[in-house]
Amino acid sequence: MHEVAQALLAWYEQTKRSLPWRETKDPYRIWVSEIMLQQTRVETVIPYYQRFMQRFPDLAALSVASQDEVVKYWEGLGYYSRVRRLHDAVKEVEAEYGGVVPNDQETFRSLPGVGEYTAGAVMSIAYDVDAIAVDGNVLRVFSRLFAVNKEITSQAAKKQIAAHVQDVLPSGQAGAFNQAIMDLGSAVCVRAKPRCNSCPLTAFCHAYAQDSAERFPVKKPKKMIPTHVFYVYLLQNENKIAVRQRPQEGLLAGLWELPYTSVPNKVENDDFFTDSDQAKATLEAVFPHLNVHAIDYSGQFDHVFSHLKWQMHLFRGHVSETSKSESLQFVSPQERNQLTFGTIFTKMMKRYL
DNA sequence: AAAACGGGGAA
DNA sequence: TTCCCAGTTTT
Repeated sequence: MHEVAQALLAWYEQTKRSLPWRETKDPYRIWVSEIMLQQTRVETVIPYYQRFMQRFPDLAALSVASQDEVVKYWEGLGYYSRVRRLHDAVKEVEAEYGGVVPNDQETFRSLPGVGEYTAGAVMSIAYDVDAIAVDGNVLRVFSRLFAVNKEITSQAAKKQIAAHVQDVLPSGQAGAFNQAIMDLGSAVCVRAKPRCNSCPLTAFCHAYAQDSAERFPVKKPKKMIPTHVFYVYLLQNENKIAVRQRPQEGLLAGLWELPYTSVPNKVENDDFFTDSDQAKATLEAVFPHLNVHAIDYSGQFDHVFSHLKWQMHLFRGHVSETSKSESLQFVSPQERNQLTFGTIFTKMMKRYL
């Protein structure tokens, strides 16, 4: 066994965290955990994972559930395409593989939402397949271990690191090895101020030898993201509020939202955003079937995505309908609770309803 | 190779 | 504020 693997596994044996998905060898449960953990922190995932497993304890239970309900159990986790693909993939396993998660890397990799990383992780952890699983943690740890100077998102860097991981991987213990690197990356070999004094790998670490762990991984400068400004409306009619469903494609696909309208890019001053007359005029233009009694400015809500920013100015008011609309519908509190909203809208409703 | 895709916790 | 996290898919 490679000396790095030996040191890592010894450290892992002593310090490994107890996590819900480490209590099982069930490929389904490990698979779900890996999907939830994509771009999401362990601490955030745990409560979602518990609830999800309580409701969908096995692959069969998830495969027969409605997509709406499955997405509801994902509300607030983000990256909703993850759960739709997982749902599709699980149904495919039921139909094509008799409900048994394939134990072959290539076959499993072909399922929706299963990329190179997830395939390696699930196969190694659930079935002890000798597969590497290179995620953000592994990239960081190994970029330091071998002082990789290439820009970390480049294909060349990933290829080089994958080769190193493959070289170090202990046969028969890939699952423990892969999880050990993740634990090391999240607890010791962290992005800023890595705790090298408590690292089991300093003897082998090229970055540590140069006292330059924080220089790795090498990243390129980031670019600005655009800001979109909107008026949002919390409109009440009797005890109901106006909501609408987003398109099935694109950002927050298929989720529900409060109606909102675009604010022109060029405005003279910030007061424009809080101007009830402007907002009311825009509302009546976009929804001519609404009789708007009055609306009041109720504050600014910002939401940052990875690639764009929303600046939303909320207006609350009472309206009545002169006719039905296709795009807009009024729902009771009970109906509203069944729907899945993006987090920014949930925050608005939580504050004012 | 770059962009799209959510949300939140840490520094 | 900024960063980026147990990534995948599409462009």
